[in-house]
Amino acid sequence: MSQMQSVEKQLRQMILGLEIGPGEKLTERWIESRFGASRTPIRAALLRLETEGLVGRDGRGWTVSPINLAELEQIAVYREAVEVAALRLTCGLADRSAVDVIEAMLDSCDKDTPREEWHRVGMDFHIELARLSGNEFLFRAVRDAMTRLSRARWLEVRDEAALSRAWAEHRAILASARLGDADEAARLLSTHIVGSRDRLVTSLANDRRGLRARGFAVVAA
Amino acid sequence: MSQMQSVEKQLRQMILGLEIGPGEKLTERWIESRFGASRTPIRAALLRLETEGLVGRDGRGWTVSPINLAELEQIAVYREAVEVAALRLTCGLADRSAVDVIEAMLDSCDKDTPREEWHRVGMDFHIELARLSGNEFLFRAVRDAMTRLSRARWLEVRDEAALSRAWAEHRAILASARLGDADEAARLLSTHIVGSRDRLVTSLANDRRGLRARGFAVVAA
DNA sequence: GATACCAATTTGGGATACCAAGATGGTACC
DNA sequence: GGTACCATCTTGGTATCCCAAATTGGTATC
Repeated sequence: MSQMQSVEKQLRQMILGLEIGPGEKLTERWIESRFGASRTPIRAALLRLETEGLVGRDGRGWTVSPINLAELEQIAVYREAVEVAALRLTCGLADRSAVDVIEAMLDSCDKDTPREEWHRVGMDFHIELARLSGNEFLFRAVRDAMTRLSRARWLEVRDEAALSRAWAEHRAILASARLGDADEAARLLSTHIVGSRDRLVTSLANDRRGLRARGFAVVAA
Repeated sequence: MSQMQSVEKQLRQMILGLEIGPGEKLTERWIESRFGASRTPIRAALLRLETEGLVGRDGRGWTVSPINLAELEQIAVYREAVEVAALRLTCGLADRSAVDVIEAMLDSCDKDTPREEWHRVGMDFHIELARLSGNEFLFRAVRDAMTRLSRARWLEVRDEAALSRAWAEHRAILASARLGDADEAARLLSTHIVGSRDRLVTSLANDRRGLRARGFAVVAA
């Protein structure tokens, strides 16, 4: 693996894992000393992460993108459009047996499963569901949107009830998809995404003060 | 403007303008001598263009992305999802007077207008329409999709009748949007996109031999 | 104590040198 | 003539150096 890929991967992991907080300043020199790579691959990695929306330009200089509540709302609308489109395509497929693989992903989480795993599977559900459509652009759109949502979802305060509710909604979506009932599956998915968005934004807005205290930039617009 | 932006802009223009043909190999050294910039900004520009899908990696080395018929079909499905979503948002706005600005864009083309201008306005119609939704992600999705379609649309053989038909469809979409009739506007837009896709892919598939003879890589999958 | 100003440092943008791996082309041998 | 092999060149990957601009910190002045 090239240095660029290595730096990109590690930096993305640190940002998504909140080891580097939203809103934090980054300098190429700091990354250089931190990862032991020279600035050339570092700059390449930053350019890639910029297109993912994980880092941004702050005048001259780099900043880890803050959590942006308005952006989260917009992403939800975007997700709804592309995920529903992908799901409708999947419902129209002759062979929809691949939904069983996704169902198995959901099954792999139980009460002993660590929170990180729930978080990952919760995102992969949507990503893999989109992949089934066979449309590369819809798939990438969903994957990129989930990447942008990742940190916010991790910061969301979620109780056991909220998680089991989400899982129930996931299963209901798969059930309709398995039957090829596109309208019902689309309706359930839309409801799920809108509900998730409302809970997410509400949760973050409530915790905004606490999150800022932890050094995490959370902006309203 | 930084060297990187300058190189990126010029390179994009050359690729979209088919001065560098689809499928052509690019070397960083050639670009270096061609634009008089060093490899550092050139690499940055290539990385950006890669995310736009205009250039790609060919093992070790860079290639101008070929025209990919299967990809064009997938983009049309993607476009339909995001453009319809954006249009529905716009129809729900209280103030939809901005559609008049787009109508004026259409009006600016007449029989004396050069083909380049028709091409540009035909794309900007969709991009600006998406911008009206106010959703940054839907807007960017449409803009990026149109960028990827740009070269193929330019190569498409279009007669006067096809253009006036497209313009009529554009006007009909705007008329429904102005009335706030989301369902009708969405239906018209879907039909327009699907029809455009069919004509585009058919045209390119028919001309594939000729295009290849001009050095343009056109791949089926 | 506030402020205007200057020097030193830091930072990203760019240029260049070097390297390893792959492509190329020629040559010797069959 | 064909093929296997080796020297050479090319190319992207990386490290490093230089530069201009911006930030910073201190200081002199009011």
